Amino acid sequence: MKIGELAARTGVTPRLIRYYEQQDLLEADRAPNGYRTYTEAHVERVSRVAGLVQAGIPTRLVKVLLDTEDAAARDEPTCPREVAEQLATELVGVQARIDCLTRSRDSIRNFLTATQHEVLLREEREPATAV
Amino acid sequence: MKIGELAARTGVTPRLIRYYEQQDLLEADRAPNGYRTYTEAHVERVSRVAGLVQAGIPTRLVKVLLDTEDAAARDEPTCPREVAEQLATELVGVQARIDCLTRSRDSIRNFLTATQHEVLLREEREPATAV
DNA sequence: CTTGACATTGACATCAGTGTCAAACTCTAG
DNA sequence: CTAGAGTTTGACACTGATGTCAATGTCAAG
Repeated sequence: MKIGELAARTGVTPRLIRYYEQQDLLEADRAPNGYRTYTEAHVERVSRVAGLVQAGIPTRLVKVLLDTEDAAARDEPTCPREVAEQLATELVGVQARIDCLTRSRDSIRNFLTATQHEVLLREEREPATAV
Repeated sequence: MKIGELAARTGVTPRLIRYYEQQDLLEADRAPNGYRTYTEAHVERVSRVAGLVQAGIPTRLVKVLLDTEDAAARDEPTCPREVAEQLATELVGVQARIDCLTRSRDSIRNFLTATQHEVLLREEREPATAV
């Protein structure tokens, strides 16, 4: 598929897809005419990248994270102690973010519940309730 | 306490503390000499703000989130349907971030485990292992 | 009183993430 | 062949979060 379709399916603008590629977070084959071509796998990849970036992970780190996943997926035990330590450090940061966000999430939930708006909480699971 | 001490205790630079105040995420009393003065409560507050901002929540939203918590803490049922809906929407976004980060966290953990570096995972719980 | 550490405000600078626009190319449909 | 939609690269611009610097004020210690 071409970039337009990928954009449509991921909700990420073509502009950003190219940007992510430029940041080495993505690779794309080229059709003979020069157009970027993508596979199904890219849909997942792009969503993932966008999600992490949105979650405040700088692209530099996103790369490390995804590279880690890729390596794991390919069963590569390529992991010098040094890299492992860096990952462990990142892990702490990621966990801190999760904790912080989790607290906020719970606050919102509690608040909504306390103000008799539990109804709205259903939208969490069922995305499209006639928006 | 003054801004320098607050900065030291939260690990957030004075520059940013002032910035957050400017963004209405913080309030500070002023000493007769004009210096900002803070209480213990501010330590928590600043850490929280910094954490959320770091987690990719724009300051504008951080304000909404913390205001919500404050309102809840003071038992104010000030919650017009409209606001509740906005919160519910934010909730979805926050949850998405949590999910995305959680996946990355698990990936890192699994990878470290798979490469015999479980040892490093302890650092998650015991922060200071002689850094 | 002087010095040095810390505060204040405000301006300027930087970096990352995005939007937007332009000029040129490709392809499909009519 | 032509028109229109989608693509390419590249440039410029903006916003948000931060760093840094400058000029000035406050205060505690010597």
